[in-house]
Amino acid sequence: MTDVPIKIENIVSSASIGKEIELNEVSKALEDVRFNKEQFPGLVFKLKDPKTAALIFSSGKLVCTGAKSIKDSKIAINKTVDLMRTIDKDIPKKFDITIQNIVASANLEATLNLEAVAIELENTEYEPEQFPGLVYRLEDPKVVLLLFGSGKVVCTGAKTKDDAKLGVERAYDRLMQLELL
Amino acid sequence: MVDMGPEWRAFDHEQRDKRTRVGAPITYTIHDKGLSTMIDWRNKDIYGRDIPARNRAQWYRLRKWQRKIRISGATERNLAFALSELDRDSSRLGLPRSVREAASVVYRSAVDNKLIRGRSIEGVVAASLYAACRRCSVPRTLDEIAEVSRVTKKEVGRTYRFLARELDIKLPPTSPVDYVPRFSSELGLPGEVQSRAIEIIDQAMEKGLTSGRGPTGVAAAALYIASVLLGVRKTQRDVAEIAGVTEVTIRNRYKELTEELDMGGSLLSGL
DNA sequence: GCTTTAAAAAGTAAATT
DNA sequence: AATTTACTTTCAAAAGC
Repeated sequence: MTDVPIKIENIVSSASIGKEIELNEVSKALEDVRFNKEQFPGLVFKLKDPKTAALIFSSGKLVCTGAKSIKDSKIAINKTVDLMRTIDKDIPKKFDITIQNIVASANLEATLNLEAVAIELENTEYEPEQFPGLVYRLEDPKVVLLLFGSGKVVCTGAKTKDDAKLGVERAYDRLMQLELL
Repeated sequence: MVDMGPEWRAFDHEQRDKRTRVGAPITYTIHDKGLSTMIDWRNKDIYGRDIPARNRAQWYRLRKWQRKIRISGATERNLAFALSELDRDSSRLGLPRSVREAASVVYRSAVDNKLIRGRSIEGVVAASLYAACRRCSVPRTLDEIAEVSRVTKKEVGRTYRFLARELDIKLPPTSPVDYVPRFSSELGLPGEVQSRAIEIIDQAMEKGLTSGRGPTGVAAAALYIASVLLGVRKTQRDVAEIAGVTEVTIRNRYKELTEELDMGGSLLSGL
C-alpha cells in the first residue's frame, strides 16, 4: 500500500453528560454564546482554545466541531462541560466522547484529468458546472473523497484517522492501477 | 435499479448488457373513462340495500379494484400535469420536440419505477429535462432549468443525481463543445468561429485545462478567442452575457488558454 | 428534507478599493 | 484589476419541525 500523508482538518465529536440542562441558564453563564430556540434547538458556544464550536442541547448531549486533532476535540468537550458545571454541580466528570467524523486533506502530487477519472472510475459524480471536485465514494473504508484537478484530495466521513488515511491511499492505488495518475 | 438502455449509458464501459428490464412497458391509456358507477363505501348496493353477507367478499374485491382505478386515475392526472409542465419548460427554453420527448421518456421511466415518492412532479420533470438536454448534446445549465421551472437549482441537481443513479443513466460530464453552437448563434458569429472555438476546446481538454472548470466559462472564452482570431471580435461583456458567466471568468479562462496553448502571438496578429 | 457547526479543496461571483 | 468575502460539494451528530 502506497503511503500518502494526510492532514486532519476538522473533527466532529459528540458526548452526553447524562442529564438535562437548562439552556437559558447556560447562555447567561457563558461567553460567546448564541441561542435561538426557534431557529435551532441547540445552543452554539465558541471556545477559544482549542478553537472549536460546540452545540449544546437541553437533553445534555453536545456536539463539538472544528478541532484539528482527536485530543483537541476531547479537550474542547471537557472544557465546555467544565464550564457547564458552574451551573450544575452534579454533572459527572466521566462520560463517553464519540468521534463522529474526521475531515482530512492530502496531495497526490500529480494532476488529474477529472473527465477521464469520471469515466473510468466507479462510484463517482463529477459536475464541474456545480463544483470543481469529483466525488468518489469508497465502500471500504466507508468514506467520501473529493478529487481535484490539482491532485489535492479531501477525505470525509471517516471515524478514525487510520480510515481517513486508508481511504486516501486506496483511492491513490485505484487511480494508479487505472493509469489515471 | 432500472435500465433505460445503452443510449443512456454511452460511457458505461462495463456491464452494459444482460440486465433484464424490470416490469412491462406501461402505456398511459385512460382505462377508467366512462366508469360512472361507484362502489359504495358502506356495505350497501346502489339502491341502498344491505349486501348479503355471503357476497361481501366479492364486494370487498370490487372496492379494492375501484381503489386501484382511483389511484391510476390520479396517476394519469399527474402524468397529464407533468407533461404540460414539461411542455411549458421546454418551450421557454426553446427546445426541439425531440428533446422534450426524450425527457418524457425519462419522466415516465421514473413514474414506472415509483421514483416520484417524496419528490415534487415539477422537480422530477425539471431533472428529466436537464438529463435529456445533456443526452441530446444541447445542454442547459441547472440555472437555466431552474429559471423556467419552479424548482430551485439545488433541487434540480439533487433530483437529477437521484434519477441518474436509480435509472442507471450515466452521462459524461457536459462538454464545453456542446455549448458552442448555441452561444455562437446567439452572438451572431459565423460557422468558422464555431469550428475554431471547438478546436481550441479540444486542445484545452487534451492538456487538462478543463478539469474542474465550468463548461460554460470554457466555451465562452474559446468563442471569445476564436472571434478575435477570425477578426469578428465580440466584447467579453457580450460573450459573458450570452454564456451566463462574468467577464472575470472569461478573462481567467482566456489567460489560461492563451498561455497554455501559446496563442499569444496569434491573438496579437488577430488584433 | 431543513435548521446549526467546522474545515479543506478550486471555481465562480459579487462587493470594495 | 486586485482584495476580500462568500457560496458551491462532501460528512456526522444533536432535537424538532
